[in-house]
Amino acid sequence: MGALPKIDYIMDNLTLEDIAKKAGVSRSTVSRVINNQESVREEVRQRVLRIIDETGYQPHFAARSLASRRSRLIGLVIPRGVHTLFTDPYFPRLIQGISQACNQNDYTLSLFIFNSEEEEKKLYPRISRQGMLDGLIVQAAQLEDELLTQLMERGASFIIAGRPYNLPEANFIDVDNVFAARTAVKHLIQQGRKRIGTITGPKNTTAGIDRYEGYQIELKEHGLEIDDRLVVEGDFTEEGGYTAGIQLLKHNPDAVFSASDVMALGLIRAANELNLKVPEDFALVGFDDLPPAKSSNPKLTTIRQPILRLGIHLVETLLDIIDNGGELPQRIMLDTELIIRESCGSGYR
Amino acid sequence: MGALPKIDYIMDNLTLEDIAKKAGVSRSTVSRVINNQESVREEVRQRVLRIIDETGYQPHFAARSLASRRSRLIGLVIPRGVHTLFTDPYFPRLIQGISQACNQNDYTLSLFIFNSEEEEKKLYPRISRQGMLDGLIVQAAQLEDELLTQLMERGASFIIAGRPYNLPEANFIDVDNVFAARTAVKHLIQQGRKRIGTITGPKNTTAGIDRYEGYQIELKEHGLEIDDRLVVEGDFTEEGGYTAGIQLLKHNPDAVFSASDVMALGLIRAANELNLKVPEDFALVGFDDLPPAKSSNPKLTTIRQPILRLGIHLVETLLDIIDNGGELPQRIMLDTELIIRESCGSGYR
DNA sequence: GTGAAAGCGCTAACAG
DNA sequence: CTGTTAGCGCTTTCAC
Repeated sequence: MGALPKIDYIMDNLTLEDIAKKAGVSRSTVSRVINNQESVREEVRQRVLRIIDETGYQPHFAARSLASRRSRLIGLVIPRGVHTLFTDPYFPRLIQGISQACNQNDYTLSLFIFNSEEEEKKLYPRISRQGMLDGLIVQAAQLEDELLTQLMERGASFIIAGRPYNLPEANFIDVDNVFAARTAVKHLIQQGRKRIGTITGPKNTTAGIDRYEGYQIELKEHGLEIDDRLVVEGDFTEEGGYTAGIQLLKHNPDAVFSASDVMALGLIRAANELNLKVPEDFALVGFDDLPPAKSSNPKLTTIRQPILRLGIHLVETLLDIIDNGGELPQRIMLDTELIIRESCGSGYR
Repeated sequence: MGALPKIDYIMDNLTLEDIAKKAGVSRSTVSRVINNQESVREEVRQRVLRIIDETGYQPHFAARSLASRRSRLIGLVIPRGVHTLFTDPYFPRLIQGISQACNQNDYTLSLFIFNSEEEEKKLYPRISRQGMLDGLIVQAAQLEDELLTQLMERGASFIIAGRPYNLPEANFIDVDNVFAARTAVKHLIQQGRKRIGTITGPKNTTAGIDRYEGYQIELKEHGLEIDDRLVVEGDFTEEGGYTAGIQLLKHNPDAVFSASDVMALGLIRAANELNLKVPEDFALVGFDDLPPAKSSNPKLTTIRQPILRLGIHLVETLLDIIDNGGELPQRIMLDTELIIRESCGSGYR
């Protein structure tokens, strides 16, 4: 009674040869059928397929990789310095997207998390090992990531999730953080807010830099000047948002743009302690629109990043790079969307 | 100036043969050196190692797997029905533990997320493919998981994260949920609470069942009777905790045991809306002790699960099963710890 | 459209 | 202690 394919377990460890014999054809023909090559008589193809189906034959992964020089395995690399891997809901979502796209394309995903410098050293040879991975997705981490430089030099097939710093020839996909931040800040300005502060991301990440830049540009655009006391650096954690919030709220902002929803939650906690109300005392716009955005009180107005799509896009672009060798660097920016809820004080849509 | 191993890029795609030639020995000898076999003269070993180091030679992954029948690849399988993969901080932490242990043991981790029934069908052959994975870690999901039965029948090397339902012969590691829940409830009783409610996990998971069972046992033990209106099923999400909380708080509990911290956060949000104070109006104990436990107001008293250790333990036990074929089933229970903070009203330790 | 044969790069007996 | 020799199971020319 299986929804899962039920197969004849007596016949296990089958090889191409076995299938060929059963079907009365040669190994090559079976191989052609498996690899969907045209040049096989339809009748033969059907016969072979039937036998494969009946026996539950699966080509041997290692043998196939060795002969074809393709593993259909890609790696997701999380460099050290990505400390929020275990607290930021961004990553599970990204992994989900990547995983889905891998499944779709018959690729398998391997995970390489560099928990320490030691592990990075140990793992680097592994990710660049012959015959193991067809390509890599590397999460952008801190500025001047040596890992990325090495991969470039090596001529590896890889793509970066997030804009890398100072690496014009590398492939990457990112959301347009500058534009997104501008949208957030513009919305606050449109609500009539004047003293707009920000909790930034870490200044040694491009996400932190770019969102801060968007904030600055938009304020200038509207002739508002930047009060440095209203700019506090966070680290993309709730705790960091709280700490930054305590700091920031001393200086009476009437609005805050938080570079992530999770930090916005920390800010709200800080506000509660200080008996400040959102959005009455200050309006708030976050960034991400992941589940936490809706479990705050008030619910967050925020910038929605298409993270799932980012994951899918990463895989598909990577596969393209693997297959067609990336001539010109792919530098792709995805759009974001302002989601209006309660925290900005402009009414629930 | 790289911290990463700098190697001679001119010499790429080296084979054993090349190294053998350079070292003036045979392929076998080089192979022996690589595989750390004793029977090589020390001088020769050094010479070979030097050349490997100079050239940056890496054995070809697929070739090695094919010949040795070992891939040093293990899979982490998240069955469908694990909907909280992207909201429950439990999973990132588990993955971190597993990943660390893999690195430690020179294994690589692959991720198989069954996002849908369709994907499960598609991926099942892949995880049971010849020559691909040496073993599997499967997250326990809903009761009567067909996937697990299939893997058992197949004689696959695998271990389950969490107690499976009704599968006496399977290997698994779990925390002792019954005992942990008893500890939580006992603590509430000791604070003098009498109307103790619970937000349970899903009743179709063993984690949900076992924690609920512990709750029941402990109440009975103390001669407190169970009021069904004070038992509400949650789904391990914040939103679910909120909904359950609204429901539960109608019936005036003076304490609540929440089967997860994230649900406890939802409960607190519900309480805030109803103008109830924790721990004044009701005391609260959660479960997990992951970052969210500290970012609530009040901070959560909770049961600490050793999730990182669980991950490491899973890998090490699996590797043992792979190497020594698991004769007798491994059924391992890990200890938990009560962490007292603010939400139970017994003072901050 | 199909088969024979030659590898892919490695491990693992088996000799010596 | 070391080299020779067979494969591991598949893909891929190259003939036919």
